[in-house]
Amino acid sequence: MKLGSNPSLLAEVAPSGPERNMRESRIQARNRERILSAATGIFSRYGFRGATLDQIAERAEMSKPNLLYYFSSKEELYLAVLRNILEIWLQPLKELDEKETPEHEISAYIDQKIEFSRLYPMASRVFANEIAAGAPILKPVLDTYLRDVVKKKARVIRKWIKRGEMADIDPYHLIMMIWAVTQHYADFAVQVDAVLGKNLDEQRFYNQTRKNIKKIIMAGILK
Amino acid sequence: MKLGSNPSLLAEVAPSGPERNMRESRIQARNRERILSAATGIFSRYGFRGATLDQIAERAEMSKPNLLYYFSSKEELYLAVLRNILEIWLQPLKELDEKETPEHEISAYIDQKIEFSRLYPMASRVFANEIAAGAPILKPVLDTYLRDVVKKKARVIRKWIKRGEMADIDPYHLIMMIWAVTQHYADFAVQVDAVLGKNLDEQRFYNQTRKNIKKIIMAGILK
DNA sequence: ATATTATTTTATCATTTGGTCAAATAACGG
DNA sequence: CCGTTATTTGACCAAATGATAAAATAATAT
Repeated sequence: MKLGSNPSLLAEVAPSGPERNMRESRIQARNRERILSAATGIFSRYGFRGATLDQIAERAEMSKPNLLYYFSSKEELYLAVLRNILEIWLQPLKELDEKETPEHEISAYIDQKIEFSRLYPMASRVFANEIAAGAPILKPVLDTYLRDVVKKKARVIRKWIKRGEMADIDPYHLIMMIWAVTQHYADFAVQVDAVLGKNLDEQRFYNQTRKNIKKIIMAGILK
Repeated sequence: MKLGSNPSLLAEVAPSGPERNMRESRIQARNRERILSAATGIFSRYGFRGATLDQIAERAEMSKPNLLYYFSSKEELYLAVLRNILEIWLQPLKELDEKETPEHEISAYIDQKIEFSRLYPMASRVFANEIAAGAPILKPVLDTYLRDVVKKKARVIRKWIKRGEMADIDPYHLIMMIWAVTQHYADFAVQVDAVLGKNLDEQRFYNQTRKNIKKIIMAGILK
């Protein structure tokens, strides 16, 4: 699933943009994309309140009024940025399949989560920032949608445990541990880099990280 | 070690406050404490740029100029808040002792880290926020001090591995995994709460969390 | 009590910031 | 090419924000 293109949550929360009668023109698509990308970068560093439209406009290489022509307020822009993130953030979890082995499924899940951190570190930090700020926008979605998805998948994990295919671990804590660890490499990239002098952009480090995370977690959960 | 009182890092970066000739008066101590506490709360939600002095002053129940009487700029206040955090954040790691068993030491380390998340969730988020913003203030300290402490402790872990007392895991990734997981419960408290309806303030949940984290990690690293 | 020093508050300022407007410029369909 | 619609911009605004100054109030020491 690619960042930037999904129907998804929050659809009701806010409309998408300058409701054109017809579909998006080439120029529009290009500019909206540029703005969203710039906005993700700025929001990821400064959060919603700390980010300024001037900064975003400059990064998108256009004037502020022009930016506001595409997204009619800072909040709408923030929503547009947020809209994509939760869904692709959550997608891999939805794929946990009880018919496969926990080994295979959890390993694949870790792979996908860390891949997300590598591909979209800024999106990851926007998400983290929104949560740290008390999730003013996402709260309703977390309380319902996220909650339900996790509950469903916790059931899958419990099934594996009952079948004796893995150790008796609280499914929720397992899921959150995986979130925590994989997210860490995006959100704390600067710290990781300071300590190790490396980041996920480097193939070698990426693979080593992936392996080590899996090594520890898999050893901890398998029988 | 208590939050709010240490000599520590960043000492050079900025002076402490209205350099009085004598020591802090009662009134001063009380107000500085109130301000720091309020500031930690606001910074933790909105980051440095997103926080406003008006908000902080209101939360500290005093006028903005009065606040500025104690901390002469927003940046100085931020520094004062940050000053305490890194040291107490890092302290537990320093205590890893190669003469003890990895079992005991790593278990104790996890305990202390999660205790920190429980006691100082806001401080934890200020720290996370600073890192996510690219660590504009802490970067120099991370690059030197943090790096060195971790390097030293990685050596301890490697010694345990060589002695055959634990599994062959990359020490750095192990340390970061513990950081990630324990930090998660502070930084993503809202998300955890949405999914589980619980937070670390609840004794039962706190203990259950502690146990599960340790269960997974310890199983993953012991031979 | 009084002089001195600390603390607090009431204006007030210069910038920054989110957002509007109207005019200018570019695309585009015919 | 021309009229029409989209896109872009410069000028501007009101509110918010970090910070200052000066005056007022409280502590404190002698």
